[in-house]
Amino acid sequence: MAADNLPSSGNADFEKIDASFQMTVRDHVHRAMRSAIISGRFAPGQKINERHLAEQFGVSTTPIKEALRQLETEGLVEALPRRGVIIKFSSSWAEEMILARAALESMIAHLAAKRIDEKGRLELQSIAKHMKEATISGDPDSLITLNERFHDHIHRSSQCGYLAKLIERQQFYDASIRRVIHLDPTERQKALDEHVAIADAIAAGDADGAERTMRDHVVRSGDTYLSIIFKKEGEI
Amino acid sequence: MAADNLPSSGNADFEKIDASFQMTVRDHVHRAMRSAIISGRFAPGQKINERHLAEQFGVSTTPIKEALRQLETEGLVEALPRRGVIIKFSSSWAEEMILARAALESMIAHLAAKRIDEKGRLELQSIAKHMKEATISGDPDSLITLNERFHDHIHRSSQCGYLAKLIERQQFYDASIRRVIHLDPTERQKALDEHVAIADAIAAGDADGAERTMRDHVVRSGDTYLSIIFKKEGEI
DNA sequence: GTGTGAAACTTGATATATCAGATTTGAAAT
DNA sequence: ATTTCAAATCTGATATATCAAGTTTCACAC
Repeated sequence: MAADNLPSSGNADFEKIDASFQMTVRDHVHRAMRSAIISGRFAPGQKINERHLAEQFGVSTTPIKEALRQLETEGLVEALPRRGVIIKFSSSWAEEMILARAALESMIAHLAAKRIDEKGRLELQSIAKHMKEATISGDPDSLITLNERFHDHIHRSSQCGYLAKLIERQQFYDASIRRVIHLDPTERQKALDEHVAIADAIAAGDADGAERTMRDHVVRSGDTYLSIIFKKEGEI
Repeated sequence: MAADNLPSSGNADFEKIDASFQMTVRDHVHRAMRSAIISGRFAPGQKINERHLAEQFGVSTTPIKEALRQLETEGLVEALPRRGVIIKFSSSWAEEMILARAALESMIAHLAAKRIDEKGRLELQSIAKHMKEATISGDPDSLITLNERFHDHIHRSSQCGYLAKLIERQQFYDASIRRVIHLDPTERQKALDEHVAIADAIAAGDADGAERTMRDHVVRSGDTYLSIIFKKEGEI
């Protein structure tokens, strides 16, 4: 309803527009290269030629160089001064990315348990409830979406911008692989149990419990991805 | 002109690049900018102009853009497509960098305790012994060097290349600040006790103990840095 | 066959030019 | 005074050119 307050200062609080809507060439190259690297389309140690890449993408070398700088900082390629960049990704690299994500995601879960408010608690439990339903019906697309919402919600509840951003960079698989995972009923059930345990711990304000369950979840599910992508078991 | 104090705002004036210096220009710019940002010579949210920066450094915009890409991936600046980059560093960002380092460094300590060999054990204890001596004599430069060797050694013992690299990017202070810290005898003693506890846990193969003591150490010493740099206490 | 080294070639690093989206400006309209 | 809107301007994004370090080639001497 129209409040009694002074005119202006509209009270329909909109979220900021996501500026990352707009696609730049360097972003496209960055994403494409990242995806290619983590799906193993480059051999570890393989040299990358800037001019060839630019030709393949049909662009100049400028955005290529920028994308390579991003990949370098992410740790997916290594730049040897005046010699070019080489691919720096293998199963052991992926294992460490899991560990990094486990460490960071459990830290953020710890903080979320401390900082979540009543509204957030309800929302979290609601997501968990929907997860139960989707697990039973077995809809993989729903599960993928819910899984994203679940972790995003925890990130927001922790009020940690930097950590959330850092975690995003520790993903070494993309949507297509996730779908495969969620097709397995056993895996679905495990993931659900873990998600419920995490949600309960966070909602109960049990920071240590949230930390522990989140860490176990990330490591275990990460190992599942590892074994599928690299056809072998990972270990902590 | 230039502000000497740490977390103030305003512009940072850089010396022109020494052309005879060998390192690549982008690397120089990256380091200089990183150092400028984490020592507060830019205000949070401040816009960065590529051309102005290029002029200050006396170089073209190409290496500037590359350095900015690196800073962006590190999370120290944010790039708004076609609008430029803004500084993304504040005390809260620094707090989160501590948490990230605590999470990662404790994970690596955990692994080091599991993977360290006899030679590594002896070397670790040797470093700890030297630390005791340097703490007593109170030589700050020695302590800084030893501190670096200590953590480096743990990183190597963990056999984790990716994690070690990731940790390096979570430092938000540089050598000059460290010196200040090590001048305080109380701080020196605390750091020593923690280092000894970490070394003992790792040498004993106590992974959980190593993890816990490392985490406590990083958080506590990080808070000390926070309080000095931002003149206020940090909290977990 | 092995080693040397200079020329030819490759390619990353840097500089400069061009393009296009974003912001500012200012005059006209209300 | 406020709004509108298009021209002027700024500036990031991209393309192209140039430079110099690194690599390869190959004739030549041993």
